[in-house]
Amino acid sequence: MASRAKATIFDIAREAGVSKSTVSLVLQGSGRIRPETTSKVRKAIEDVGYVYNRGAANLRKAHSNVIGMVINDLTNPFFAELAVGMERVFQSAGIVPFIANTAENPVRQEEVLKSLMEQGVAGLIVSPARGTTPGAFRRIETAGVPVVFAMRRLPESRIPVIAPDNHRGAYLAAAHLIGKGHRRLAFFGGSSDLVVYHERLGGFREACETLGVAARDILIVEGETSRKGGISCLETALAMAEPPTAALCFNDAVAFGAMLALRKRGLEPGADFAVVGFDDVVEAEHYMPALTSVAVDSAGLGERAAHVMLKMIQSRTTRAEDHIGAVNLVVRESCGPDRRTRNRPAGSGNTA
Amino acid sequence: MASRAKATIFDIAREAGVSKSTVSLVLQGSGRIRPETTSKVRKAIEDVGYVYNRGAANLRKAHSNVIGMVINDLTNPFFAELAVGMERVFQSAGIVPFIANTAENPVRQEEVLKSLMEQGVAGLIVSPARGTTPGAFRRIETAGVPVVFAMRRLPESRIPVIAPDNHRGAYLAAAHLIGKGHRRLAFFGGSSDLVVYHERLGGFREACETLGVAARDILIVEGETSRKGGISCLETALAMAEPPTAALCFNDAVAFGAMLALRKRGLEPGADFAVVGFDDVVEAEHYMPALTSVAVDSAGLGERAAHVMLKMIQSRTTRAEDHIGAVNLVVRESCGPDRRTRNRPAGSGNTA
DNA sequence: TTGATTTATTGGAACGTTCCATTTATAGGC
DNA sequence: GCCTATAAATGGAACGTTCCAATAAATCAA
Repeated sequence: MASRAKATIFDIAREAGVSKSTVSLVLQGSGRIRPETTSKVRKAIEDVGYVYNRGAANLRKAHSNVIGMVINDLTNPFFAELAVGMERVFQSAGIVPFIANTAENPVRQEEVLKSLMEQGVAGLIVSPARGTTPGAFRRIETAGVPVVFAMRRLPESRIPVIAPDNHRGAYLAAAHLIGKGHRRLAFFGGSSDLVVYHERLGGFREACETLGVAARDILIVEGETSRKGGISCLETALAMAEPPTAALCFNDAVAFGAMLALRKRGLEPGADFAVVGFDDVVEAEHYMPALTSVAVDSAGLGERAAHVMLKMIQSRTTRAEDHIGAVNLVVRESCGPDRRTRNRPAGSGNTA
Repeated sequence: MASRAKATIFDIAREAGVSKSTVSLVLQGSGRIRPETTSKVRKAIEDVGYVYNRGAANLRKAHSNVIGMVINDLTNPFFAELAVGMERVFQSAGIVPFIANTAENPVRQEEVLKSLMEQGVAGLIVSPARGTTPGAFRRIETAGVPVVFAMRRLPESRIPVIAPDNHRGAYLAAAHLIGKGHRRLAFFGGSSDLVVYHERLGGFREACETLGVAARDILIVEGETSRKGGISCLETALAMAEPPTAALCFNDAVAFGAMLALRKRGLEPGADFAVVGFDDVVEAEHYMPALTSVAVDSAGLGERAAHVMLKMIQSRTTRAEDHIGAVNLVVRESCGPDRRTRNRPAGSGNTA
């Protein structure tokens, strides 16, 4: 069915009547080979159906051209965008990145990382899974393989990070809500084992503080970072004695969930309860009502991460500067003004 | 910064006071090694920070444990699901699949395939990019590397295919619309260079024919398989003299686009114009109105594809049976009955 | 022509593993 | 104790490439 054994450069050499070294040179595009010899070899390569054995080559060369991309949740379009951005720049550098999914599972991540290392990757771009232990990258660091974190970071790690300005994004979003007259605010979704969570929550808190929303008028509801999580966050919030009138959600998925739950209760997102998302996935624009969200340009961050990686490989270093990407609030229809502040006396304990 | 040179089994051997062969045996989990020797070696492995060089190993073993997964559009959650399904089964087989994205670009696909082959993959699961030339997989076939197509197929290729029953899915969907009283039907989106397109369109046509919708009451609008495509399809359709009252869309993205365009015109999807999607992505359920769609169980198909691949590798064959996955129509809210058939005399040319 | 230069080509030794054929150690039977 | 059978450990060759040093061929200056 298939050709007996895999063809090697020796087979090509025999076919073309040259030495293996010459074939190797042709394969590497060395200019020192006579054009006619080159084409003779090229033809032989075609004829024998040769496929280059990069494993064997790397044995000598000691630096491969493969880069691993480890992503915690491929089904989240947000991360898929990140991957696409990276691919764009690697492609133009003649590198094929291999993507692997960890499904937010640290054990799986360990396997994936190990496998990638064994494959001899030149570098690793990682969006670490939730619950990644601090030591998970020690081996890789001591092996001298450059790593950059994308979107997420690990607490106290020296690995460079490419991420959006979560603090500022959350600040902008919360300020927007407060500007619309809301005085009882909630933060929905996410959990405290994620550094991002603290960053976003921090921005939210800072906005509340500087813009005069008292700490006791803030409701924090942790939850899954999915639609389901958003639904249950909203349920919890509305069950309170004095429920919030607006929520900043950890990400868009949570926001969609919250809006869904509002509808189920006969409330209109935007008019009856303001919702802001985070990430600004494509879907946000097309939702009903269109979701106000913090845009982070994930594809751009992906590109950035790829560039940083390329530079690290080139200068054979394992260190690089962090890069915090700009964010901006995209205002759409999901957050109108607080109704209640108009219809009834300001809630007890409200300041302004 | 990092340890000088990469550690090899020789370093481990020296450290543990055994021979390289013994180390190799331990690495492969051979039972013929005395337990205490094993643990001595294990310790040395830890100490020197060894990382296994799979490339070198494959040089001798001649069959790797890596499988490539080539996907045409990672940003489509549908394909991401497929990937996730595959990963599930490969994981339990101790295999780490590498995913690569072709972004629907045949040239890129060529590069990706080449790179994967050079890496010495044991097998390839591919959802071919649109416009893939028939010869694109010849090299791979002659190299004897097993390939299976997932979701999409190439015209006249002997490569096994794992795909949903597109014909039946489209038939069911069209029949549903006709059952609701619609007599002027459209098929939105997709283009004829995709085999899937013909399958779905075929099912649609067959339903129309057997259930009494005349060919002249059918409108086919080709278009991009995205929201944008859906929007323009709807525009075209409503610009007709006698516009359709319902549409089966090539996929859910197109359906979302169509619904969006309806809203923009002040029409209510479902009530004023019926829309059915295809693929049943998670989003379909949460849309407003919830989208009636043909569920194809992409994760399940991914699992199936992975199993077939595993079996092919195991039995060192390059052939396998096709597998057509069951589909079912999930009825939600996006297609009410045809209003017009009630409010005005049956349109000219309508049969029943 | 001849020797010096440059340009093309080549053989051999590595790279880090596996696997086979041996050797060495351990245990068993008498 | 000795011989045999089994278990444990080992050295060497191979896998397909690259790279260096060396050779062979072509070009040039005199």
